[in-house]
Amino acid sequence: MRRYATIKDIAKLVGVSHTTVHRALNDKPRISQSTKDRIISIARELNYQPNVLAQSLVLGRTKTLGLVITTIVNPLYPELAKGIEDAARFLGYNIILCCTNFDISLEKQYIDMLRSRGVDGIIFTSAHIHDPNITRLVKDQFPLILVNRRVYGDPLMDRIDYVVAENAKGGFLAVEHLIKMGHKMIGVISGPPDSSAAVERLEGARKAFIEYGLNPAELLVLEGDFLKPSGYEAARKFLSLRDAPSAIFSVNDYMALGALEGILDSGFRIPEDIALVGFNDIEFTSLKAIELTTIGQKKYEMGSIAVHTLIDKIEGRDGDKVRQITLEPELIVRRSCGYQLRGYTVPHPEALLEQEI
Amino acid sequence: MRRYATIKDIAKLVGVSHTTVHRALNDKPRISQSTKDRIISIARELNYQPNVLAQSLVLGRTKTLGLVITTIVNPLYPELAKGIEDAARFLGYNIILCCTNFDISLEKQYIDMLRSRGVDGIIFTSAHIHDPNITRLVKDQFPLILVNRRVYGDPLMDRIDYVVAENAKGGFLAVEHLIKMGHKMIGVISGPPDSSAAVERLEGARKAFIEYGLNPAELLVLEGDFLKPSGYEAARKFLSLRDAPSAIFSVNDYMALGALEGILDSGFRIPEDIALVGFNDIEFTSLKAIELTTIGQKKYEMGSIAVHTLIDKIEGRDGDKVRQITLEPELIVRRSCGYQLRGYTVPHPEALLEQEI
DNA sequence: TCAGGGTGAGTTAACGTTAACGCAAAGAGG
DNA sequence: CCTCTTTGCGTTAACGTTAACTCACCCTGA
Repeated sequence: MRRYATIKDIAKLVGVSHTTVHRALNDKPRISQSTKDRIISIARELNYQPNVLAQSLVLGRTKTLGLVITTIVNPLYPELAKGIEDAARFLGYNIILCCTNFDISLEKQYIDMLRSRGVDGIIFTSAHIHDPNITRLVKDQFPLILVNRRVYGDPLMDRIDYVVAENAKGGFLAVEHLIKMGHKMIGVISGPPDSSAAVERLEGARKAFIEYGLNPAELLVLEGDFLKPSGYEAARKFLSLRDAPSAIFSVNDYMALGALEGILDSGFRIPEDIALVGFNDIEFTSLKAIELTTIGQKKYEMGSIAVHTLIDKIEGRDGDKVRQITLEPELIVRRSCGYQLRGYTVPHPEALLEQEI
Repeated sequence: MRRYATIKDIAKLVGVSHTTVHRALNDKPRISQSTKDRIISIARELNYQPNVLAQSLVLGRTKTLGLVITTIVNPLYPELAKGIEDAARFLGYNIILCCTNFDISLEKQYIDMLRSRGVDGIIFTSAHIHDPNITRLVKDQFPLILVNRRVYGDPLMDRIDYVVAENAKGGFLAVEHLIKMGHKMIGVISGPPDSSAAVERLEGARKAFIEYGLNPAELLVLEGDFLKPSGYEAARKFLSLRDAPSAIFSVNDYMALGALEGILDSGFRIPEDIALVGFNDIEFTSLKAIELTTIGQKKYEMGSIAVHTLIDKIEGRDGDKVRQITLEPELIVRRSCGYQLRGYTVPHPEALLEQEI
């Protein structure tokens, strides 16, 4: 493989020192216009591209970010990743993709690898509520930002940047909506208890139960793992109960789509027999064939904000200011909750359906 | 940010030269066991991680691959990316994610960036049929592999590795299936004419038309861009024709889901009024609410094979052997084609639905 | 006893870039 | 005319690693 020309190659050709070439190509002072022109034209001829590795080594920065996610097959992450990738490119950064498959030891391996590769910062969408890996990084003052996740109980937790939706409110909105439509038996498909998103959404659901005078002990909860099959299993379990719920809230859409499958396989109709609400508003939930009522969050924006915030920190803007950003979730009413069966009128449906990115 | 300890730090602490540290940490000969033990224990204490940048600079390899895709929001790509990421991790490589948004000049920018970052090879899922960027790389003997795409008419085309499904056969199977169920007016939503996948699938569709004695001039074709909205638009256009087709074949599932939407919005039912067939078997097409008949290809495997093939080449196995791998597509019959309405029996439905990864 | 080889190191250069420093020549200012 | 500054370079070291080379010492065997 033919390698790129280096500044030394150019220097030899032009008959100057490599420093002079460096000055010419980087608009540094202390070089005459004529030498500069000669160098630039030769460089162009040779299709010179700076060796970013060497630059990184000497400058101590790589203009690269790590993106740590659980699994790219959950459609939430491509949508987030798009916001992240676009913003990173805009700011001149690259992304190294790391999928942990929910394995915290793999997460650690990835972190070690990213650090030894000298990435300037890491974006985590996979953080656990208690995450020793994150704690370690924060202690080392390594630039990072959490997306769609928070960390609790860590003595350093108020020093950790994050961008999240107000998950508790989202959970509240989802279950409030179901209660308002007359449901009293509601099943919640929750997520892994080490995920703040899962915990907070469930908490919001509980809060709605209490606020509307229902007994939170009667809120049925089955734990899923954020993946589709677990939604399927949970739905089937709910529907095999003697006192089966009449509505199901899944704390993410991916499981909700599994639940949808499970409900149909159990011989029930949506929404006539069972109402279903999800969370995330992933793209396919809006399909006419699906029409899943869900909680929307601004995913593209979350990704974009995360990158901008992280890079501000990396490049020393904002100083030590901690940035903990919470975005508003919104209820997106579609067919699966059965609002149309109950004479429920959607307030400003257009406004609700519209989602800027 | 506290930086990692280097071999020189360790050398100073132990009182040896940095070369000795290198020998200790890399199992090189010419070092005594006792020195080795001392060094290793100190290294562990300091949580030593080698600086991969420095290694890459001197070794001339980065153990990093570029992954160039059009847009991660097309669900085909996360499924491919999973196969790629898993295989890369297994082989000790990392992935830099690049989304070109179908922009060939952005593709070029990404390539330049990847090369100046010293990636060892690039995986393209975004190659155009005539792609000067690819030609350039091949001329430079830069390791690359195309996935789900081929390049034509390039004098170097038989030197370019690729992994694809036999797209023409897939297109043939899709349309043959529709013809067998009695459809004579078939609309095809094709893709960008600079994508080999789109061209070959359309070609396969034409071949089926001819082989079954239909007039290929009567095959209705509308060009989409592989994205959902274009599928929607195409379907609506088809259905507004005086001689509207009774079946639609979309050359990818993402557009097919748009078409599904368009068909329903036009007031038609699937499959009673319109049969629909897609291509790719992306995860959500199997949902009970969708049940899209489609052409399956082994996406995870494609990604995995691509990585193994590319790395074989990078690491000098296989020598100069060109690897052009074609996988079998398969017809996956589901509800949307209306087979159940026509008394069509699916041969070995279990075998068809099962897909190993 | 001494050549030959193995052992356990250290020294040095290299990868390609950036940057601190040095230095001669030209120009400016009194 | 002499000093002082500016201009236009070159030299050198550094980033952290790998690897080629060197070298002293000890052991072996004839």
